[in-house]
Amino acid sequence: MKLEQHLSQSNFSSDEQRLHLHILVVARQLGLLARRILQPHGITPPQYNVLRILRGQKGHPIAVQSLAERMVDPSSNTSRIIDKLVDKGWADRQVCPSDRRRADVLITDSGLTLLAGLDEPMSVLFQNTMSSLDATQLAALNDGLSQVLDSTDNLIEQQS
Amino acid sequence: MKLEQHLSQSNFSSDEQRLHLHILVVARQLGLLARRILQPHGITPPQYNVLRILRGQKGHPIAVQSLAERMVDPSSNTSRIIDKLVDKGWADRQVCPSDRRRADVLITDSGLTLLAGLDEPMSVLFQNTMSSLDATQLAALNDGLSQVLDSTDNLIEQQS
DNA sequence: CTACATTAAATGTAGATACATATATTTGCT
DNA sequence: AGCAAATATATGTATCTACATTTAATGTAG
Repeated sequence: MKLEQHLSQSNFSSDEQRLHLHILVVARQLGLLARRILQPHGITPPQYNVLRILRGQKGHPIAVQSLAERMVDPSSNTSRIIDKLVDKGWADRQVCPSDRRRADVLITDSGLTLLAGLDEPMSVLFQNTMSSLDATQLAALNDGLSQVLDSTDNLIEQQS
Repeated sequence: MKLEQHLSQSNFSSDEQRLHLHILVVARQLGLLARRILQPHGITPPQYNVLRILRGQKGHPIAVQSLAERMVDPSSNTSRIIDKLVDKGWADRQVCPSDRRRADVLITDSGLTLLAGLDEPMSVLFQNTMSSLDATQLAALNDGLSQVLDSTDNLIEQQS
């Protein structure tokens, strides 16, 4: 189904606007599909995102702030997301000895087990959603979005 | 700044995963920039989305359900979004005479005035964020995302 | 060493979202 | 006509998000 049918709109004012909407609509669909995979396991996409970062630390603790910087959605609620992970036994949090303002966060074995079971379905999701694109298209999309990311970074920085 | 720097991650398991993340991160940035434009006017992105659909009706009333179908984010709370628009005088809602279950929604003059003032900054945003892309790239991105949209539609339909 | 600024994290709060349920109206079947 | 099913919207509720404020610990200047 094309973007035009999705939004029941026959034309857009520019290709730029069309791309803008394409990105938003596709992102929403990808999020929906990810949620459906994660939900039965009792984990939300931001929580999954944090757990994956923790696993990437390979045993090294990480501060809340560094976690926030690496998240897809660096909302200011990283503390509360960690609360949930700790409640469910997927992560451990303890005061950092060298700087007692900071909290060191680590993934637990239970969290690693959870992720191990999610790796395949999530990777299948990536493959399925992108299956119609050949290698050239994949590269072109990644390159183009990388340029857009640069532009948005400039605009965001410029304003703050 | 590249995706890798955004997420402080040096490599991804596949180009498909990289594209997935690219889409999510860029969508988040575009949403952030749009919110910054809209916020001073007291309107949120979903509210703006609804107002634009209402304007597109050119005076014809539209039912809540049809509105929901045309939104970028067709959440089940269209009623409450309309509440906000009505509260602020940007939209009118009245019971449809031919089917009293339905609610006819219309944009008000005040809503049209608001949109008129937002058209330019929003269109400038589209242009600015996409300025580094040439016409060929724009077309390639729109085509590629259209294919991804098809795939996600199939996956979503297949599950429900 | 004390006072003030800075930093890290947590918390308060209003508003928004997802999901389920309720209410009211219409449709279709007998 | 009468009654169950379907439909359109609204509401309840828990959770989540954005933004501001608070609390606690560290850094720094005098």
